[in-house]
Amino acid sequence: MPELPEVETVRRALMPVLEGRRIIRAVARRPDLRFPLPDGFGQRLTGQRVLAVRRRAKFLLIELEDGSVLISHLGMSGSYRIYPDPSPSPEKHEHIILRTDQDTEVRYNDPRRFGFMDLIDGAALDQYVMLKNLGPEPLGDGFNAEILSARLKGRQTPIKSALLDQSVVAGLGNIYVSEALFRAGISPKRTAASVAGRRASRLVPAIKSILNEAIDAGGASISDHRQPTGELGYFQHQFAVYGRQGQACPGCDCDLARTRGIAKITQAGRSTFYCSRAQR
DNA sequence: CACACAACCTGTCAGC
DNA sequence: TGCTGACAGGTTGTGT
Repeated sequence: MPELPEVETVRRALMPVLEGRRIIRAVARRPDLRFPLPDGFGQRLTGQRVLAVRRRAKFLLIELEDGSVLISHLGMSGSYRIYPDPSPSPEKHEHIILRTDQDTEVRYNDPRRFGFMDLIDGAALDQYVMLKNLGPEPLGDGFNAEILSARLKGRQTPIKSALLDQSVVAGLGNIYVSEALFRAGISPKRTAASVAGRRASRLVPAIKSILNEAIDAGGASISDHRQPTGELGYFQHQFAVYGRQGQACPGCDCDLARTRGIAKITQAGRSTFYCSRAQR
């Protein structure tokens, strides 16, 4: 689930629960996620007031009153749940529990443990290894056709792979790359270099609109993923190509008896979905 | 430098 | 019903 729209949905759900609140107890129920948790993780969080819940690309940044920042990445299977008091006993994969001074619990659940958390000095945030090479925020003013073109120029990798590269643009994942390329009418097989220029000016608004619509829908709930409030995200119902191999793409007059409809291919080890007729 | 691929770990689902 | 293998939203590290 967690690409930019899903992380943004999480941020918006956590904001009213955490901002301005004090963490009265923080517990790590295991010593590691993808990486070991920092020393004294629970103690360093306990007693601190949360100043803000921010997002950079797919990273949640929870700013604390002592100037440190809790960095949280959801990996493939991470999710947050909010429990009002009294909260039930923790489930198997609820690894991190934050209890606030309103007796609300915020729990991080991550079966695969590809996600991670870290606690660092806010002054060092820009140099943090996982953040320092990120490209522009796709929804920011700094992301436009000129910027994207410059980053695609000369690259022979397929545009699909280039858009997954977080140093090109930060926040897209496997689902929204396929969706954005479909909306822009661009083949995922095309080289990144060949998209620089005119095609990039079609791609940028496609990326922005897809992401905005997904955020408005509360993200996409793939399989068992939910918003922290427990609600399902609805954007999955609006996928044009992702997971729809063999079907006709929206607005396409393909005769499925004669064509194979939406194709599923593998690029750089990841699934790509596209329509060879609507995308060139 | 640019790119492809394996690895990290667990759950789910299709097929037998 | 149970087993096996393939596959899944991401990112890093290694090898070519």
